[in-house]
Amino acid sequence: MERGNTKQDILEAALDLFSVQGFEATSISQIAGAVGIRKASLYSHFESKQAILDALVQDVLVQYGEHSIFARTDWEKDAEGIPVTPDAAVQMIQGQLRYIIHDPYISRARKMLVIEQFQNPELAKLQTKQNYTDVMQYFTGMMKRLAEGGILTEYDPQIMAAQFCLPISVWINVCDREPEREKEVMELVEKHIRQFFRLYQKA
Amino acid sequence: MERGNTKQDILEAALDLFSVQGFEATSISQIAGAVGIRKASLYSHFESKQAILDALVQDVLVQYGEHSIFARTDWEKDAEGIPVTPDAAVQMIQGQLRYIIHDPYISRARKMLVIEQFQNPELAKLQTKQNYTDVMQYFTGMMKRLAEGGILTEYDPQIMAAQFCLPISVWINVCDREPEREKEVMELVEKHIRQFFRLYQKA
DNA sequence: GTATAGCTTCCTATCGTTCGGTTGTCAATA
DNA sequence: TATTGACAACCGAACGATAGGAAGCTATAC
Repeated sequence: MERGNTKQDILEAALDLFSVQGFEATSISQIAGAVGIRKASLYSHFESKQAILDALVQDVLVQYGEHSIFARTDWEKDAEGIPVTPDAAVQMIQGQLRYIIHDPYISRARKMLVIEQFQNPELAKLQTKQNYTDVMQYFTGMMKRLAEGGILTEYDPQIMAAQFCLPISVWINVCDREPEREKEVMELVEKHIRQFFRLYQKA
Repeated sequence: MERGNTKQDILEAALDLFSVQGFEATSISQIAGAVGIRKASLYSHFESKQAILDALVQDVLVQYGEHSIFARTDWEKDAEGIPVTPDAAVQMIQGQLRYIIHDPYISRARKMLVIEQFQNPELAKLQTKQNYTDVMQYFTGMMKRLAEGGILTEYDPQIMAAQFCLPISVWINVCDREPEREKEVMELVEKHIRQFFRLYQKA
């Protein structure tokens, strides 16, 4: 037989299915089928269906903490990473956007959280943290530094961050639902960033 | 016995359950139980579980078309409705927000669409139309008029609309997940609108 | 030779759905 | 006015299918 990564395969298959159908609508036979084993064999690796979801959520949490720039970046220490021109900002955001939209793990995890967010207060908090709180913190820090550096005018940095990143957040959702709109969205993102810089530029 | 609105009761109970658990996770016994009848009696009113969802989606569509200001308002004809001062804008948006967040029908319909959006391309389109396209159109029109009227500086009105309404859109989702954050969100909305007007105000 | 990870088989609960039958209401008929 | 029949709403019981899961067997690998 020679497997050895079956447990990981199960998690990947489960994420794949949960992110489209949701947890309840997905059967363990389906998951087992996707992995290539019988459903009873699944119980060699997980003690229940719920345990698969729990492991998945745990995994999302760990992966997120380790890899998301929003959870990691500290602008105080990484000042030279800040985009100080509109061109740099467009490049940086569009790059991150393409990654966030297309990375199979990130995009599936995001969709799963969207579907399951009302099931469980814990999932709701996680969803808010990943897609709102941390992102807002990240960009609030960036806006603060841009204002301190004299690049942008000093307004409330939290509101600046909201106006900068929350439209992009909605556009990600649009792409998740209708991938064919990605090009249109990317153009809007560019226009948005340039207009944002022009607006907040020091007079 | 004296009923007569059972069909409507079923739709309401179904929306109530679908908006939290989703379609697949909700059983017809549950729906019947919430209405106060046996599950077999449900089939006197709907021929299948799917038919309940279909009727619900149809109902959402109709209700939306009839009552949503985003689907109805034409700024060309209703020019005096436009908020021309920050105070008026704050008042208008906060009022609409409170309504959209708390109306039991609207909020449940919104949550159901969020949960089911990846199941069905039709639902995805409906979700995008209601919560993105129509809203953007509404505010793009408003921005155009505000620029024509000399209230705001002439920038790309579509981008202005995005920067104005899409953050609010995200804040609605935050309130859906964590209702206790409503007050915080309302304050952010006010700050956001005032800052937006200050920024785009004609110099 | 003991784990490990797969298998087959089987269990029970519940799913959506159908069926046959029992009410209560109401309009038409006698 | 009294009787009838159609009809809609509801019910209990049961359907086949499938769900999540348990038990025990087998083959491979260290």
